[in-house]
Amino acid sequence: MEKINVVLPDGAKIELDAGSTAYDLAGSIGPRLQKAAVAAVVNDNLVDLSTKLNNGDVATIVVDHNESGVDIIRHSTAHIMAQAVTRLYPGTKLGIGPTIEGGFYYDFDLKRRLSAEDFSAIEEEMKKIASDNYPFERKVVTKEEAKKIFKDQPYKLELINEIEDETVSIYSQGEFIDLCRGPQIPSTGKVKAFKLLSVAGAYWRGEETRPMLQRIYGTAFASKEALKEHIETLAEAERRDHRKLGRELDLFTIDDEFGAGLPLWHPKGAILRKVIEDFWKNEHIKRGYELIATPHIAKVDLWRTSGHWDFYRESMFSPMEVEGTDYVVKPMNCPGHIKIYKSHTRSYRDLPLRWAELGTVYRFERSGVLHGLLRVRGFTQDDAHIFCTPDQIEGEILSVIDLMLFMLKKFGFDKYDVYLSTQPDKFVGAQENWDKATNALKGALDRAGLKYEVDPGEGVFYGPKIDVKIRDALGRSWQCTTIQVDFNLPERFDVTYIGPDNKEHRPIMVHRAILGSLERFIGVLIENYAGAFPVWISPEQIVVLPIADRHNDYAVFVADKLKEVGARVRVDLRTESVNKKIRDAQVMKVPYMLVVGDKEVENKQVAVRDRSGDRGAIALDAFTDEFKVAMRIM
RNA sequence: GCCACUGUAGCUCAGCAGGUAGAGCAGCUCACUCGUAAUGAGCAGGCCAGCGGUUCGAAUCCGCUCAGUGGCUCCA
Repeated sequence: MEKINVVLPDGAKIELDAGSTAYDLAGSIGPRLQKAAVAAVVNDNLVDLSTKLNNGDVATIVVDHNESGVDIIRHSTAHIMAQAVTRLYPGTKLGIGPTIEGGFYYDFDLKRRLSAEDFSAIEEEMKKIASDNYPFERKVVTKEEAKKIFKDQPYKLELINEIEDETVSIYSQGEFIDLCRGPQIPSTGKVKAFKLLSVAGAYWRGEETRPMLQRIYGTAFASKEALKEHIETLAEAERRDHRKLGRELDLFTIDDEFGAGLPLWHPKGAILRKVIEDFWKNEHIKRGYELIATPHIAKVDLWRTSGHWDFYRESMFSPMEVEGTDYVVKPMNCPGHIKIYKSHTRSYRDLPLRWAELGTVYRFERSGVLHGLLRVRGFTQDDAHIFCTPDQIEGEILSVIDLMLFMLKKFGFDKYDVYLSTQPDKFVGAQENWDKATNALKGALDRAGLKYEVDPGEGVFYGPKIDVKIRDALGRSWQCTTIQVDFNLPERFDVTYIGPDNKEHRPIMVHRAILGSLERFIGVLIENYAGAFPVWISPEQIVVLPIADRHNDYAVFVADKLKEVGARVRVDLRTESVNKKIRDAQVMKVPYMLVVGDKEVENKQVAVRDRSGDRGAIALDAFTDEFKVAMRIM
């Protein structure tokens, strides 16, 4: 029999019978590998295990427990779900069914309004399909053939028409056929652990003008254990929901009558803001920023000049008329900063100017997008604008990145995804400046040693930008930091500086927000820490708990002493049991409880209970010192 | 804005198929003065999101509005 040689990723060669498949290759390496195999990479192409190998091919087996293997399982599970839905509800029109981070979805167009109550029936059908163990069979057909196959599937026909190749691949399992690039797992029986999660509307192809389909989200894993773990993570995310914790910890409310998307900060939430604001302001001043302040409303003409009235109006609140002149609530802080810049003639010697403001802006967000603190209509940006020369951009960006890394680290975030968005098709400003700015952004990212992903053409019309999404304790990512170069506003407002040549030059403006907005950042912070903030951030840092009334005076004395070193401390003077007071402080996630009774009064001690539990009595002075150290973590 | 679902006391939720509202926690009062996650008893608290309709009668059925939830689109 004729033989072929296949090269493994480590360079080793394996001899196989001619006509062997990737599946055979896995088997020849070992039965366990063959069992875990879901697909293969042959000469850098991800393919089915049924793919026939040729002499000299470089092949890697993709197994079910690594990321790309799980992805393939999820993709196949999406197909199985589509098959189940089609069986249960004949006439269903199929949209698309891709994998996403953590799972998959499939879009359907059907008469029945799907609800979570339908999930068990769909899951049962899926289990049946899995146990019938249909092989996934790949076929390459011409587009004409495909159109015949999918003649009753208008969405598939649309996709086929847009495919540029002459042929398309289709996959079938049992009676079900779907248009698909592949690869797929060998057979439906490989799917062992899946769960349908939610159902939602989604526009066909994500376009508002197209029909709305019904999307079922689900997830799948290689093993039941991994699925269980993932479901635990989802439950943990629910427990950490900042909307729930915000209420429980008495931080903020969003009141129906007051207005949607307009959070009201309670005393504990407001002190949390103050801690962040103070830290933020101090750090900015240290780093050469100056603080400025601008009002919440301005004449509508200002926004005509800035261009927002033309391009951003749908996000702005309607104007209000004052003595015959229209004013609007600001959706951005930039024009105010520019006006301050223009209050003097500026010299090149003044640049760079770094002006920071915790500026509260209001944007009209469509009702359906509001979400707790993460998406609101009134929010405080930790904004700053840097006016500089083109040559200064790279250095300025670098210092912004440095500040960002510093601040995020202080707040406990050390994982982020960085995106560089480059020049879009429609843009303003000189090509030369775009190139210069884009290179400056790249240069700064490289010098900061940050890995980043380029989003080609995704920049704003007025300049390239860097976006940073932070990852929280559960691995979810949130857009916070944004650094945007702007060639547009300096032009529109005719912003200039006098250069060494005694001529007017156009400065470049950098918009940047590190935390993004206080609201969103606090929302993320709450979820990241599950409400159990580090000492320096905690709204209440210490609660003193007298055991009986006769200890009240000493408890107040302890609290006063701690206030002297800047502690946010409260005395629980209620006539409740110690257990009750401890429980209440614990529920509020207060980092330190100091229990004081006869012994402590006598010895000038406090019995410390922190998040690790009861630590016994120590001298008040010793605790004060410890507290000061804990505060220094910031 | 779009699709689906939801809206009962401050919070978490009962209230089945229409007959005029209930629990726990929180709050208040009283007693207890307590050593590391809820002391006990009592009291008070709701135009059942709002408006309109069907009905002898609506928290319950229908419509609209508002708000929330999960997504889509859009974004800090």
